[in-house]
Amino acid sequence: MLDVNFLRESPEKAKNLLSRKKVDPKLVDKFLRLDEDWRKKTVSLDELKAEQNTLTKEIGSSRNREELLAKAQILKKRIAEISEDKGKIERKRDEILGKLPNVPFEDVTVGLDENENKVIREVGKRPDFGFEPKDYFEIAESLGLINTEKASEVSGTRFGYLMNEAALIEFALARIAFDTVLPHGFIPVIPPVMIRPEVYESIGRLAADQRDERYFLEKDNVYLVGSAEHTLIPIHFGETLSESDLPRRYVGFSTCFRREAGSYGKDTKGILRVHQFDKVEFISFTTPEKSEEEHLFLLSLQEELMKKINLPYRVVENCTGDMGWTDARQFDIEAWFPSQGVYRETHSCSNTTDFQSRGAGIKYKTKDGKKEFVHALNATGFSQRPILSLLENFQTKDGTIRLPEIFGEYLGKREIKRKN
RNA sequence: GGAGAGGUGGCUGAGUGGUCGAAGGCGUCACACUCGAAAUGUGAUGUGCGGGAAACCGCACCGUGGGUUCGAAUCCCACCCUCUCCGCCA
Repeated sequence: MLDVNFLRESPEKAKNLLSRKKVDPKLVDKFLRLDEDWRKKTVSLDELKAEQNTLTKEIGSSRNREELLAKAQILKKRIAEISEDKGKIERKRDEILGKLPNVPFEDVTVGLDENENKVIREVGKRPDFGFEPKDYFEIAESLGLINTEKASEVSGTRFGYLMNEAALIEFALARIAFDTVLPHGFIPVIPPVMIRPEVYESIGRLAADQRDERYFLEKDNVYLVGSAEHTLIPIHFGETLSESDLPRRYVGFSTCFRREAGSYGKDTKGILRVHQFDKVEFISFTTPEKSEEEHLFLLSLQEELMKKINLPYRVVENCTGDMGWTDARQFDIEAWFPSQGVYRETHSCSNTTDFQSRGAGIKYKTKDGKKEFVHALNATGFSQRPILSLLENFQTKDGTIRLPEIFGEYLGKREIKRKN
C-alpha cells in the first residue's frame, strides 16, 4: 500500500503520478476528505476516552460512586457512537487506499499499453533459417514434447503435459538459473505455494486488478500462489532486518497458478499461457538508496541467463500503462519467436519500492537506529516460456533441435530428434 | 481425522476485574570500572495512530473479532494459529 503521509503531504504529485497509471486522480481527493474526517473523529474519540479513563480510575478509589457511575454511563454511550462513526469512515478510507497502486518513478515513460513500452536494447543474433520456421507447438507435438489434448481431457484447457526432453530442459533451466545467482549470495528456497488471504492482501497481490487471477481453496481458506514471489516476499513478514543484512537475496523455485481470467481467446493454442507452470524467481530486499541499483543488477542477471542459452531477446522498460500494480519501475525481457516474427515476454523485473514491504511490515534498522521500510524487488529467473523459444530458435530443416552448448552440460545432450 | 495443551514485549516468563504497557530473567544500548576485553555495577530499552513548531501530550495494542462491565491481559462467545500424542501419509 501507499504511504498515507505521501498522499497527505503531496496530493498533487500523487494524483499526477497515479493518473499515469490510469488511476482516477479523484480517488486521491476522496481519500483525503475521508482521511481528514477520520482524523477529526480520532481526536474527539481519544479525548472522550481520556475522560473515561480518568473517571474510571476515580470510581475505583472514590466513595460517591453513584454520581460518577451515572456520568460514566453517558460517556460510554457517546464513545460507542463516535467509535462506530469512525469505524465506518476508516473502512471507506482504507478501501480507497486499496484501490491505489504503487506510484511509478517520475522518469518512467508515460503510455497506455505495451505498445508504448520503451525498447532499451536488442541482444543476440536472430536465426537466419533457409526455410520457413515452424512454431514451437508444431515442433513440440511432432517431437513428443508437449501434449495438450490429453491434458485438456484430464485437467481442462490451458494445461499441458511437458514431456521427454521438454521436462528435462525445465530442470536444466532451473539449475542454470540457480547456478548463475548462487555466487551472488542468493539464498536458495523452495517456498510454499499456498498463502493465507491476509498475507496475500498485505503484499498487494489481491488488489482489484488481480483478485480474479487467483485460485482460492475455500475449504482451507488459502490461495494458490501465482509466483514464488508471493510467498518469498513475506519470508520476512513483520520482521525488522538490520542494515548490514541488506541486500538480502533469495532464489526460489515453485509452481505458479493463474486462472488467466480475462485472457479468454488469447494464446489459446499451445502452452504459452497456462494455468500452471514452474518458475524460478529472484527476490531482493534493499535499502531505498540502493534499490534502483539492485534493480539493474537483477536485470543484468536475467540477461546473463538469456545469453547463456543463446536466445535472442530484447529488454523493454514498461510504460506507466503496462506496469504491474506494485511496481515503481518494471523491465521486461522478451524472447524472439521466429515463427511469428515477434518478441514475447519471458521475464519481468520489478522494483516495488516500499509498496509491498509497508503492507507486510518488513523494515530494516539503519545504522543510526531508525526503522525504515525496505525496498523489495522481484525478477523472473527462468519459467517454462523460454523452452518454447528455444524450440523455435534452434530448429533445423529436418526437424531436429540443436540446442546451445550449455545444454551439453546441463541436459547431457544437445539434440532432440524425432523418435522414429 | 481423534484426544489434549497453549498463544503475553526482541526472547523467556509472571500476572484471574481497577494501583498492569504489563514483575523477574535473558538480550540490546549508554555510562562507570579496565591499557583493552571479559566479569561486575548503574541507568535506559516495545509498536502503531492522532495532536503539537517543539518539548511533550493523548489514544490504542497481552493471537483475531465480538460481548459483559463505569473499567478487561484477566470473565463470556466465535474464529485463527502453534505444540504434543494417536491415526494416515511422500
